[in-house]
Amino acid sequence: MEATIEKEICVTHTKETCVTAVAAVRDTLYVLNGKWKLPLLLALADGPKRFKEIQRDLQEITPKVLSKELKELELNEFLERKVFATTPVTVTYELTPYSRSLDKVLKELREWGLQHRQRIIKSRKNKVE
Amino acid sequence: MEATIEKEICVTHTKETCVTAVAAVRDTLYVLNGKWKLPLLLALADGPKRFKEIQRDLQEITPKVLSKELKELELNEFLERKVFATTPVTVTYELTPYSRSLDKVLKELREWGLQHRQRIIKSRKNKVE
DNA sequence: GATACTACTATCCTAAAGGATACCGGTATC
DNA sequence: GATACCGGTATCCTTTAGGATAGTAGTATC
Repeated sequence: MEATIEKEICVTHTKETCVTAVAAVRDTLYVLNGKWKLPLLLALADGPKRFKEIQRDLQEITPKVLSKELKELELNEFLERKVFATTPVTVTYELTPYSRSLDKVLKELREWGLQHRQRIIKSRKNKVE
Repeated sequence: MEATIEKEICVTHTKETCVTAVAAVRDTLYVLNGKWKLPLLLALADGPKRFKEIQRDLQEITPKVLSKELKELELNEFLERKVFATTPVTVTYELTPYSRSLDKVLKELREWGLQHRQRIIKSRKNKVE
């Protein structure tokens, strides 16, 4: 073990950078966390949608939770809420270009996750045999 | 917006691959989730440690929670529990080589997190001014 | 005038994560 | 014989995420 995780994640070994690094990782985890963040980002990936429209797409989400999740995503600048003065008023939610900055992270998360699942399934098999 | 998140994360646009991709991302998030997973991995990064030793390093963790987290990390094959027949018995926890496969993921998470924090701080400043 | 749709908010409830505290069997030390 | 250390487990409690259900203001439709 030459390049330890600590080396990787903390870059240098001072306590301060370590704390910062852990906080940064946690920030990212936090932003993506919760049951609905990912499905919500995906639901909006094919263009702007209205509140009820999203609710119908995600089927099981309650309006309270949807409202909260949308607000969080908006605070993180992943989406923009637009109000149109139609009658009745129309509200749409639309992904920002910045939301695409997650692509690289999501790709890594997906690949590691796929690989990990395979590995764990394999290990369990070996133990049973 | 040419390469949407959907394209990035789902690779193809069929519903099945999308569901799999979301599940894979969520698997990874789940593995790293919780208050203590990261600090624990870091604590073990400089070599094997004993139960009480880890508890002292992390200071605020209770034995119950530490025990649970260690078991989860072991199930995910990030660490190995070794029992030595000394008197009294000695138990050590040690990172596996496989735990290093997280390095790349953690690096992405850290970098995105750092960048995001800067961005959000900046936006808030602009709004106040 | 009754019903329905939109974009939500409000209130209550449940389950799970995590913390506080106490304890356990075994050994070693004073 | 009392106290302390190790590696935990057991029990209770609090906080938080999220769900269930109901309701609201404004408009449109029958």
